[in-house]
Amino acid sequence: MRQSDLFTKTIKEIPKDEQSFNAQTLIRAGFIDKLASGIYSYLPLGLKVLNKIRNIVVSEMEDLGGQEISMPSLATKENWLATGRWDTMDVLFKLGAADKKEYALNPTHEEIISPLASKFISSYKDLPFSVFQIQTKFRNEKRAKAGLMRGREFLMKDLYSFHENQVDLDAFYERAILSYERIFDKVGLGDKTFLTYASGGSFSKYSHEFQTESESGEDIVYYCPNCDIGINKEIIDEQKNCPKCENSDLEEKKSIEVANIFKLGTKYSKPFNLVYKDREGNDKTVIMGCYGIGISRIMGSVVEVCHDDKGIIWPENIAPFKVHLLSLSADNEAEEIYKQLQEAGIEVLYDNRKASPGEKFADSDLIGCPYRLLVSSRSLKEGKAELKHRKSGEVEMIDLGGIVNKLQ
RNA sequence: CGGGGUGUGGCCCAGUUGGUCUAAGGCGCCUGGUUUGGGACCAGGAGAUCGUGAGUUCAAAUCUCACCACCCCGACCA
Repeated sequence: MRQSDLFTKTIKEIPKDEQSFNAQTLIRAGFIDKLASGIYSYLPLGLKVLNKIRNIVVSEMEDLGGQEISMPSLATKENWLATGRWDTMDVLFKLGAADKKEYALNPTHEEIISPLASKFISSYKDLPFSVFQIQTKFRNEKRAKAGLMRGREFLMKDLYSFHENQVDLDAFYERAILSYERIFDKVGLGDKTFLTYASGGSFSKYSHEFQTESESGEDIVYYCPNCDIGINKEIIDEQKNCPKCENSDLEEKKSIEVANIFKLGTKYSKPFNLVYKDREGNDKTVIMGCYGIGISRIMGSVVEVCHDDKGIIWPENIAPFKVHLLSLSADNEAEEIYKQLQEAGIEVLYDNRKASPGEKFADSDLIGCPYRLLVSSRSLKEGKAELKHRKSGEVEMIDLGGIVNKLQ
């Protein structure tokens, strides 16, 4: 994409109505725009990142056996009354409609998927199965905060699994954990993200979270370096040692909850009479699990974790573009390289603007593509272009003819 | 929801013991010119219900009251 065509521009000043690094930087670089507290637009660069995270998650969920669906954002009051959460869930957005009925904007989808699943589950032969969606959630937070980290509207992946019995759920749950670990590796948070024991609420003793270590996080986790797992502060009173190795020498870390998985048991299958006939012809209640990942929160977390004082350092898998091509008084040559890269299918943002070198460098660092390819009158004297790695700062000169090969 | 802070062109801000404020500056934007390896320079130009509404006053960005929005701390958080 030619940068001159890009709908957005970078801004030099830090927006004063944002305090968090992720929001300040994503707004400055033109990835997102704030409409109101906790409500953001995703602009071309931001949407590219979001979609890449989405695709990674979809691919892993499909490998896990999940089938993608899309459930409504609106729900009837009846769905939420059925579980009692119409009255108890205080983040539930409630609204009226022209038919005088009341509706909710779904903050999560157990109330939707459970009755939906009951339409297709009648026999043990229908189990197990799992479905997932990547969809906008609405939560009426009393206080939205920290940019993408806690919004009133945000993108989430939620997968729901359905099983005959606890053993089957447990096995699936373990596989889901492995899928999640692969997801965090792929989006570039693997080194900083660990499985964490957390409160299971009323369903089971513990649920699990994936926590990404960051000073900007809201959670406090006690981390076992031997096992690379953590214990959320909320349960440290009852679980003081590492659940795996019994180590009691745990490190306190601030971290961001990027995913949360639960063994729901029959909590939601019961109210919706989600049952199946077992081999003896008896009705049995379906056992459920649910598995959430904050897609937009991952985007914010990556910015919090992967940056320097000049801007974002996108992991290659989720960068808006692989290469940022800059031309300094070398427009003809840069144009030619741009076409070659395009034809080779290499994602490239081409800064063809009439701007000063300093401005182009600063914008390139801010936007944070993994590779900066610079063509200038200086580099052309040697018949080369300069390739700079955003993360390491390493610079290498490449023959003009070898650029595509190098970047493939 | 409790506490604290902030609100002035698209962005960052000065101005707030009421009075040539007919609102200054920087960024950005437009025109012309000079520049080109780390946010260049010169000249000209456009762009402002001073968050909103009442009120006090001869006079309000500035004082009073109410409300709204955003940020931060806390509470809350499937």
